[in-house]
Amino acid sequence: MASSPSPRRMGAPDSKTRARLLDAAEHILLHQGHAAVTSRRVGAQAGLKPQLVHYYFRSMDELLVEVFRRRADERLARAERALAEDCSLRAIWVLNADPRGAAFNIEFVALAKHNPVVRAEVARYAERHRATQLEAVRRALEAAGVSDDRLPPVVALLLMTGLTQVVSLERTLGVIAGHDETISFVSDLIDGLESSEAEPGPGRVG
Amino acid sequence: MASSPSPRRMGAPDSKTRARLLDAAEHILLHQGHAAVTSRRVGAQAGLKPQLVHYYFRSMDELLVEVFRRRADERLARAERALAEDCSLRAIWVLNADPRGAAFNIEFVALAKHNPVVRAEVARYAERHRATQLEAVRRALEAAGVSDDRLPPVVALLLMTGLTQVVSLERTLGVIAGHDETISFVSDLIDGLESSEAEPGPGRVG
DNA sequence: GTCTATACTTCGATAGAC
DNA sequence: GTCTATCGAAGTATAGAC
Repeated sequence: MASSPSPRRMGAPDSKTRARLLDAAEHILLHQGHAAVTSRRVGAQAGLKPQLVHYYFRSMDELLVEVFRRRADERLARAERALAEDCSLRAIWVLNADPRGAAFNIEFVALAKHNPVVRAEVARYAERHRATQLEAVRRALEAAGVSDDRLPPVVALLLMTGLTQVVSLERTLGVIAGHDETISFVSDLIDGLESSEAEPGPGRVG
Repeated sequence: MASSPSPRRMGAPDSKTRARLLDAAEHILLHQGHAAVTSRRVGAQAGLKPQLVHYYFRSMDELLVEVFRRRADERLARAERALAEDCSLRAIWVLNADPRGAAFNIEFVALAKHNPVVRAEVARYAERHRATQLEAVRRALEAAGVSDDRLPPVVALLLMTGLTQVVSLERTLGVIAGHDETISFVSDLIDGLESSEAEPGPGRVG
């Protein structure tokens, strides 16, 4: 069964060419913005004919969603792996401070605002990422002996996320005033919390 | 002297029509994103012929920069006025938590990443806005008796800015988990700092 | 799986009449 | 100050040969 709902032919999802097109689209997205991701430019970047874009993707929207999904899944998996073996505040902080993906996020959030398909995908990813990190923060604060009254996990996480995002965002504009001072202050704060408390921290601190 | 460096005619900067075009461009920017700001659509939105866009603006880039500048100057002036008469932490917090302009910022930051002219303008505005707020935070913390060692003004400001930005940003995606709790926590923290004026209370940040 | 060829739309921008 | 007319480039997408 499963008669074709789409009248057009489509390339296999595991195709080598398809991956090249995704790479090319991602490259253009990061270097020229999402508005520059056109079939012609993607084709040129990949060294292929632009028509192949339409052979592997139903539309440009679908191409963009696939670009997002591929990298987002990868990053989510990496975060889950990292936090599974070390869910200290420092590990979470390092994960958030990782600048890779900041440019990526800006493009896709801007795109998501006006594109329902992309928005659904970005929201889904954001929620899973948040849940993963929140559980790690909760355990890290518990281990450090910080009660929920003093600092609820979700507050700590949103402050961390907000800070690292605004810093990344301003860096792309060339605005860096106060960044280093703030980053080291928070970093020291985290070290202070985790070095002084009950749990025998196996990892290095300081 | 001053022979025309541009071969083309240009409309007056104080023209009523020019203002209508700026309004139309801003409307499209907010509702459909910066990629949708084309001369044809702006003309249609304003109820005018698209060619008028080129009569009043040298290029679409110039139109976008003018859209930004107009609103940014307005917001900057409002912030300076508000903080001149009340530079309490609460006033700064309210100013940051104002959701108006969040969508505006996302579009222009995304645009600035790949457009040098827009980037220069956005960076200039961001730096002035930062300086204005930083001075207010410095005085507010001093008045509240919080020493620079405990909480440097720039750290407080970046944390506040980051938090409000990430909350606004996630709201546009429909992700709101933990927002209310975090907002009230920080809000209470601010109230606590400013009600116990100049007495180093037990409320330690972090 | 990749190609040529093409239909159709929209884009920024300009020239010149009124 | 606004109009008609128009150019060339670039956009998405499809059909059909190889």
